[in-house]
Parts: sequence; C-alpha cells; structure tokens
Amino acid sequence: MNKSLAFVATTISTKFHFPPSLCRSYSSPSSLPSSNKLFVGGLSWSVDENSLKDAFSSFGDVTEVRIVYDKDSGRSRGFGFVIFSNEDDAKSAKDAMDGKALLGRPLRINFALEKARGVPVVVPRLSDIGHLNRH
DNA sequence: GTTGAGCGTT
Repeated sequence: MNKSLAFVATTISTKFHFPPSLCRSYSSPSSLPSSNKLFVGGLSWSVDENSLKDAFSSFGDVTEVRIVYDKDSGRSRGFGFVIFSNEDDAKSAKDAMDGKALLGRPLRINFALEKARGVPVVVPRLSDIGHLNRH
C-alpha cells in the first residue's frame, strides 16, 4: 500500500506543473523585490559618487548616487546607493555590474532595502502610561 | 597610509 501511495505521489508530481504564482520561492532568486534603487557594496575606500555614477550611467538615467560616509571620520564606509529613473535599467545595471571590479574591488550589488520613508512612526506617549496607574 | 560585511549623514 505504501507503494501505491508512492505511485500516486510520483504520478502527481510528474503530471502537474504548478503555476508561477504558487512557486514564489523561485520568483526572486538571491535577492529582493525589483526596484530602481541599487545597493552597491564592496566599494574601494577611494571611490566617490562621481566615479560611481560614471560606472553606472551607461545603463540608463542615474537619478541619484549616494555613497555612505562615516559621520565622524568622513571616510567612505565602502558602500552606497545608485538610483535609476527606470527600473529595468537598474536591473540590467545590477546584472551587468554585480561582481565586476571598480577601482580594483569587485562590486556587490543588490536591490536596496527600502528605508522606511513616509511610514508613520508611532512613539509611546507618557500621557498614556499615566493611565496604567489609574483605577 | 589601518578595515572588507553590509543597507544611508540631509
């Protein structure tokens, strides 16, 4: 009887092709949802926003380039962001530049995590805590 | 003169 169950399972798995909507683990391999904003890591310490833009502007319109510098030391933290006006340009730039070297260091590119902009931040209120002491 | 995975100073 186990054999017949195995037969059924095999039959099902070979006969059915599940629609992509049910196979979401394959929809974005090794990354995040597509966007026009790229996280660029692995930068050489000496790369500035200009040379980074030059490296990416051939793939489309670069809306913004931002390299993250340390607040106190002022030196590059070795990563930054490149924003394209077009989402497809960002994707092709990522595919083309990921792993490629810039100024001697291989780039690590990914779609950027969305830094919560426009999302209201709810903070606890002291006036509400006061109600806890009330009967 | 330094470091080497990661997700940002207005």
